[in-house]
Amino acid sequence: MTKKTVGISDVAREAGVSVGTVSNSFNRPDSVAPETRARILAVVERLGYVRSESARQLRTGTSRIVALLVLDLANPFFVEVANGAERAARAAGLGVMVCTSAQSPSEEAEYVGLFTEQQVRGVLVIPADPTGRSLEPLRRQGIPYVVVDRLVEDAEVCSVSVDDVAGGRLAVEHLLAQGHRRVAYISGPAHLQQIRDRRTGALHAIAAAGLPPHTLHELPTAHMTIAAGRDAAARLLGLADRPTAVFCANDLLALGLEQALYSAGVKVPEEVAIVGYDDIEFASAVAVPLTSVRQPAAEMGRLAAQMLLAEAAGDDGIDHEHRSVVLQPELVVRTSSLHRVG
Amino acid sequence: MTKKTVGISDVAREAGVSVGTVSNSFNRPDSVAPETRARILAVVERLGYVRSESARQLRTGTSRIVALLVLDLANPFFVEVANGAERAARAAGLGVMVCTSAQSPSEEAEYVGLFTEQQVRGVLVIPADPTGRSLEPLRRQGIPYVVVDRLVEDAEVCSVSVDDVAGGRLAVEHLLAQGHRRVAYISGPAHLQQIRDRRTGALHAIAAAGLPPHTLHELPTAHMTIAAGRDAAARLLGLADRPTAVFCANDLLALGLEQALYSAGVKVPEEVAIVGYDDIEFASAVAVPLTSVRQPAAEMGRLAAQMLLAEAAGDDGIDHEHRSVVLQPELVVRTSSLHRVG
DNA sequence: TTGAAAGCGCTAACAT
DNA sequence: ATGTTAGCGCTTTCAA
Repeated sequence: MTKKTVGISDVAREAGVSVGTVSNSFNRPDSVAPETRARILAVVERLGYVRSESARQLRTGTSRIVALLVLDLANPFFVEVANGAERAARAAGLGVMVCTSAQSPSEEAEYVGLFTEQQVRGVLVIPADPTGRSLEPLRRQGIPYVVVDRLVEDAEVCSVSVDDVAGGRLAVEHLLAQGHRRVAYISGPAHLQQIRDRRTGALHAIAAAGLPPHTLHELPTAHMTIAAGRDAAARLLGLADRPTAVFCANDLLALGLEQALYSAGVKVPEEVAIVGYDDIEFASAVAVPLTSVRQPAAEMGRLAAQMLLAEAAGDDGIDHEHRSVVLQPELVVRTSSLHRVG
Repeated sequence: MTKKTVGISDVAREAGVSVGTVSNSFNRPDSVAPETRARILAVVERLGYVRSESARQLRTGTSRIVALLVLDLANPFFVEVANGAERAARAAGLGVMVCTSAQSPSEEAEYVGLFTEQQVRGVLVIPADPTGRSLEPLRRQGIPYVVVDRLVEDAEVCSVSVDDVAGGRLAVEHLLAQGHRRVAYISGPAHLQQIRDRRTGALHAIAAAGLPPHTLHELPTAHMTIAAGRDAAARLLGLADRPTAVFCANDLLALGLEQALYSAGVKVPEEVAIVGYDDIEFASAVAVPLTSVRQPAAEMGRLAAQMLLAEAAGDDGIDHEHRSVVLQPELVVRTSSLHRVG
């Protein structure tokens, strides 16, 4: 237990070769004679030798892990993004470090500090800081990063996002097609681009239908959680000219809303129709399954990881062309919005 | 951009001191004169110097990150465990690497290999491999680890778990107290200790009530997911002497069950009462909120992290006494089981 | 195909 | 309080 850790030189000595040969047998197997290699591997096995990643990294200057910084693992949407990214990274032989910023710019900055010290191979980040300032250190250190779930026009950065304007339009178009003429938008923090874009999309749909903007009644929330959805339900029910349909900025809100309406004896979709956003698994697992705007979350994670790896592969990031990929959302219609009105 | 990375010697030169002093100003601030330190820090700032963690680690032999290997982030229960662990580790200034084994022993083994190469400070693991063999390399490398959510009798390892026998008993006691005399147990893979323990607890409750063992009718599932819960519902409804109450091995199953029953027009809790397990947030967010056995998930993660850090602190793990902490579950009664029968 | 040797950037022991 | 210096374990020329 207290035995000194076995290093490459121990293996070399036992196998009767030089350390360089041992190293080669790992990193350039072709350049070492098969029987030599076999002998070395046997010794490795016998001694239980494990490469020191820190030594390799110090020598080569780059680590074998990529970091993924998400806002909140409590939202299954981000879990799905993480899964997609993790699979892609592991397929490339890299480890993934999943971290949570809890939507806090300071936490984000702290993690970015950690990542630079670790000299991670790259970072996938769903930004918590709208200014993007907390990502500066990455650029300074030359650590490639890809922004996920947010469109970045900046030509210096790759990003993968989903067209939220289209998503908002899809949701409200559907509601209007069902005959609704008063639609609530249970939104979230206004500083989130996603929230603004979805509203924009909603308004587009309304304009396209020749309806006035005030057809949409926004009910902002601070947190986009189930609890916030319940709160919003109370506000909705207190409204004078109560909307007959609700577009929620995510499924957590929608789930909270649906539950509160049920408790209040308000029928979904007969009295109030609901459309959520993200299409998390739980959205389809409730008594009245939720219509939702599906985002290709896993695909987004996968793509982001691939773009990151491509960028990291280019030495010094030279000749790398930054791209912004925008994926399209899709409306998944279920019971919660299936009721014609008017 | 292509500028050579700035190292500690650059800082030393610019500040007109030696590298040792720069190092000290970071690691033993008290041993360097305040004004010297200030000057150094200014240079650090100006040059944008970032410590190389790999160099530190190579020198000191230990990294500043702990790994957390869970079965599946898609289950909010594990997310909660992860959150508790992450908070505790970060409070101690350590980074956390969250990874998913997808219940696969081979994935688990692969990650363990990664962790040994990284020489992480320690590992928190919810084991996927019931034999525990895939954790062997950790022991060989002297990397401390704590087993989470599974009781390990082995005196060589710390573990934090929840008393599943008590949980099963709690659930079924409650159901029996409501008057139920035919109870189904929608379980999971029999190789999971948790599944067996919860059944044992259920049978204890039944025996204590003076009822025969066949009062409990087990419906096994392969995956413990929402979809599996729906499937189980179909089997339940096909049963000759249909149980009036169901104990589910987790909330995902319970949610799927409840939805399928609703679709089939079977009233919960009037016709079938349901008790779930884990008390994930979604359990309380459905129309008919789920009674569930609450596990102190975050607490488990927090405790495990603390035990890990304690073990890692003891040099060479010498004089460290391994402990197995068993936490107690708690029944949270909600609507899904609130109906007296018989 | 293999060996010898020079560092990668840092910490810590020791010297001043 | 500060400077000097020897490695940590590995990869990678360069020679043989």
